Amino acid sequence: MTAKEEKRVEILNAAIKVFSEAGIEGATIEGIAKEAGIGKGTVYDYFDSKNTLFQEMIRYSGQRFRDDLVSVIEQGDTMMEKIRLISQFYAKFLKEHLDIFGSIMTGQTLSEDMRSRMLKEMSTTFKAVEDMIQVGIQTLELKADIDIEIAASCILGGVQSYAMKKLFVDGYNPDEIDHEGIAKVILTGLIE
Amino acid sequence: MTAKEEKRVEILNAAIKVFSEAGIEGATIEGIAKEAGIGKGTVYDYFDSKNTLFQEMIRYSGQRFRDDLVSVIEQGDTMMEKIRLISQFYAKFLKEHLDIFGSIMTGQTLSEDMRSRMLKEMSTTFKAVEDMIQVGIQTLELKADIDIEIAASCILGGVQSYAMKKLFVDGYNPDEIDHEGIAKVILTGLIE
Amino acid sequence: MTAKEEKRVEILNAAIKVFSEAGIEGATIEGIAKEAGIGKGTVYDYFDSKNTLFQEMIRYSGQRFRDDLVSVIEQGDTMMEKIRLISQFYAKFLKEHLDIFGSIMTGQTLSEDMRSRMLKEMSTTFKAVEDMIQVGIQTLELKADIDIEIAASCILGGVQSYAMKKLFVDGYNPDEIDHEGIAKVILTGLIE
Amino acid sequence: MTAKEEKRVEILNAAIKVFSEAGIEGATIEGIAKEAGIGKGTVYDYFDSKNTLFQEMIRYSGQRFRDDLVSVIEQGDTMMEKIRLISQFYAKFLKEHLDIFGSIMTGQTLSEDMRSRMLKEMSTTFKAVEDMIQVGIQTLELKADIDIEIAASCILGGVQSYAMKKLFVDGYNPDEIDHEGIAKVILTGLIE
DNA sequence: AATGAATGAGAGTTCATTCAT
DNA sequence: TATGAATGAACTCTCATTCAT
Repeated sequence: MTAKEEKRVEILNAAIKVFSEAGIEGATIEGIAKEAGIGKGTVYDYFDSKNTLFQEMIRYSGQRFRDDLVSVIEQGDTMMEKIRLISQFYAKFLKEHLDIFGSIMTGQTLSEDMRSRMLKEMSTTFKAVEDMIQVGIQTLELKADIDIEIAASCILGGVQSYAMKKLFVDGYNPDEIDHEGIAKVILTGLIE
Repeated sequence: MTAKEEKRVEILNAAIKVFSEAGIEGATIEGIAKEAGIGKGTVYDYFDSKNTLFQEMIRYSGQRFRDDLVSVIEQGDTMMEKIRLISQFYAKFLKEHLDIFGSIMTGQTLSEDMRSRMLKEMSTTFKAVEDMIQVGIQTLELKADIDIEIAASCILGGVQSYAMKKLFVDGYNPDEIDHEGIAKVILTGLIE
Repeated sequence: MTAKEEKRVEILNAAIKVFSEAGIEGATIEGIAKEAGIGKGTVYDYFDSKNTLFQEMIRYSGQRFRDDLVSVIEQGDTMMEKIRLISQFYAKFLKEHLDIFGSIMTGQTLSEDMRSRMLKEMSTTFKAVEDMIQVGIQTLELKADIDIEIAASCILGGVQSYAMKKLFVDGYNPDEIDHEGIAKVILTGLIE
Repeated sequence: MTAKEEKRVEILNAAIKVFSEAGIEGATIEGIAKEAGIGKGTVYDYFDSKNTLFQEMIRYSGQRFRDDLVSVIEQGDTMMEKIRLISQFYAKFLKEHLDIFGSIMTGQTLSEDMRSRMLKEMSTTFKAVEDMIQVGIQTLELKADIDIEIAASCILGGVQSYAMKKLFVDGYNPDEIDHEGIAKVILTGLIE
């Protein structure tokens, strides 16, 4: 990685921190620059505008999220374990990057253009879970006739929703959450 | 309802519309006032500040969402039907109020104070689904040993995640979504 | 004139003063606002942008210049007197509004759009002098076969050039200039 | 000319081009450096500041203008021809360097200091035409009792004003202008 | 000698908020 | 009570200038 690329990444990491803490509108270029330990104008040598920086930050952040998610999925042997690990991963990520995550998931943004970029980001994450499910069907771990999109929604939506409830409403820490429990219910359903 | 309360509600409805369309930062007091057909200064006779208005709007909006959700749940006879109706309701609401919903769900906001208010709002919605589950357990429709919070997360998270995928990534309309399919998977799980 | 129009004119007059003293780029909105005795934001209630304000100021200024020029021309009985009065008027105006005048005359500006607006302004001033010449031809004061545009150029160019030389290079006051002399030469030419 | 002087001139020529095209405020040091094919910092090895560069450019430009004007005047045999050539030269120069010319003629600038420098520049150009007139008087081509300054003003002001009208208001090309016509009127005047 | 990455003062602009009417 | 003209703090962004390489 060149020096220029390194500084770019430094700014992106500063942007993740500041956008996460202050929200989209609360974040200022000056604040991001200070966090990165550079001057205000320097940010503009690397990114055209605040909007551009936000977009690139979302892309970068989404990519890291997705890559980590894929690694996490690979670490599990059974579906049960995989979903438990996804829950764990989500909870940890949410705790650290609530706003960014919210942005990615909901398309909460300034412009129509940015919204579509973020939804594209979101859909590639979705894809990683769909791949996992496909494998589960091939190994006969999962029902053969299941709709893959619906299954992915249940997994991602379930773990996310549970993690948010425990973390932000009940004030739990990520490791106090019953990841095994949510995984089990997703797999076995609510009825006998 | 007094004349004063009526105008208050008019402003809140205008705020829902403008915040939904323009986002939190894009919305202006002037725009909300115009939408409500009143002068800019009048908004300040009813709400202390933009932040206050946003908070009250979230509270009001969340209350309406919750009330409607409860009605919807009551309309279903079986669990299957109830969850299908929830999915239908979510999709319609999401389509109309993406930004507001995003705000409620993720706490995407300006200040820590507003975040906690919105999460409280969210948790009361959660409660409505938990009540539904409790009834399901008592009528033996659902597993007796199920964790109520986990079950509620699966339902809300599952339908939300699926609706968002189909609506905003695939560009479906609310009534083109397979509400029956998502309900069935949530109830029966992913494995045999 | 309504109160709103009055304030608009106050801002325009402040703009003439500040743009004249500081030049186009030296002038600041804050400076103009201070000169007009109002807040910075108020300027934007009357003009969309600095560019718009500059354009409107040029139009307003040009109009006043032209109207005054027409009055001045009417005050003279003979061509000789008319041109002498034009010279007088030019010198006085130049002394007070060098930059504005320069802007109008040369199209010195930021954008192509503004340049064309100013040239249009300039050409209407030209028209006033052409009308004067037409009358002179009809009254047989001037040569019948003279090109009107060329004649107008000689008058306006001659008095302007002479006034600038005496005022800004030699440091004369407007009333120390030989207005009679320049008028006579323009009328009788350089050769016998 | 040393290598250092050569590069200085290269920068000045780049400055003429960029200032002419972009205007005083639109021009950037970076743009001038790029035009000269050098780095931004190098400009500062040859000129102290943007203001200094602008001043030096005006001086250099004025000098070239004056030198060319003198050559042009020398090419004409009669007064008539000389003025016709001046008109031709002016029109061509105006077409190519409107902004620079505007700056020189009107003193449109940033500071009082720069204004006086430019007016001094302008006055030396004036001098070249005055010399021409003096010669005309000695050769009896021109009236003996004519005021030299006034005569120079009529020539320079007349051709400039006419050229600007035809070029920028009517959209003519330099060679479509009636240079002969303007010269004749300047020489013979408006009356019989 | 030449560079361009880095800087930060300062500009235009927006808009939540106030207050005289 | 209702208004919108007026305000100015705070923002994004530009670019002349510096200086380590």
